[in-house]
Amino acid sequence: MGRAADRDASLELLPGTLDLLILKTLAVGAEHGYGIAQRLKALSEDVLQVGESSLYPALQRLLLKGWVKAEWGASENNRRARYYTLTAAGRKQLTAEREEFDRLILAIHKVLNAT
Amino acid sequence: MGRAADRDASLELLPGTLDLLILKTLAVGAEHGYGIAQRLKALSEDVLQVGESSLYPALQRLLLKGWVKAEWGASENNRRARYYTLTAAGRKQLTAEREEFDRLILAIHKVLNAT
DNA sequence: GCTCGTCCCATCGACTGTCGATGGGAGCAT
DNA sequence: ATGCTCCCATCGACAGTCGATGGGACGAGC
Repeated sequence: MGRAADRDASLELLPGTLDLLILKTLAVGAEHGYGIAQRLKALSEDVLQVGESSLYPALQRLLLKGWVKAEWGASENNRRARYYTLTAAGRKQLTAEREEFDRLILAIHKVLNAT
Repeated sequence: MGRAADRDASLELLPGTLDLLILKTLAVGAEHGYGIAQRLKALSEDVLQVGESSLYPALQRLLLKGWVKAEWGASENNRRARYYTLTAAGRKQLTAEREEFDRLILAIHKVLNAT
């Protein structure tokens, strides 16, 4: 069990990317905060470690902008949980942010691979 | 004339990436602040627009950490200019940041391309 | 029936990094 | 002499993330 898994831990993500990652995660299906953090960690193979103190402010933002909506319910473990769902506007936003992200990454790569 | 060239302008880069971009730019050869900004703009085909007010604080940082050194000289246009050069430590740092960056981008892509 | 671990919510304060606005000086062309 | 481009730099505002912190409710084991 004690795998090399828990390496040095603590990896910050590029600021400004969190919204995009959350939107993408929710595009798969409704999920609660705690679950979003886990999905991100799992999908990124432990590279992305999003703390809940980063997550909740971000979710508030997304709620305010109308990109996600929230409703209380029960989790699989029968606990009180707030499920977040992508709205139509959120889906559009996801596409837009994704394009913008790709655009930036491409530009950065051009610089990074220059002679 | 009014070409599609000067599109909407104003494109912010991923915060935290600026240091890396500067280091990379200087790896090509010594350059002064103004020149760095131009190189970045050119190499990225106008996508990356680094303002000087972002650049100079960053350069101060790099100086303080000993990753670059600076010396006054004259520019090609015969103007007073401060030339920044990568130090040995800076070169190591560039490699490290590059790896870290790739690592993060890879992780983010995993999330973004998930089902 | 208690206790403890896990799940799940949320806020606050500190800090870092970027940007817009601003200011200035020195060369060169008209 | 006027003004344009080059090149320096700082300051204040602002956004976004993180660490620390706190709490409630379920389920398992004693």
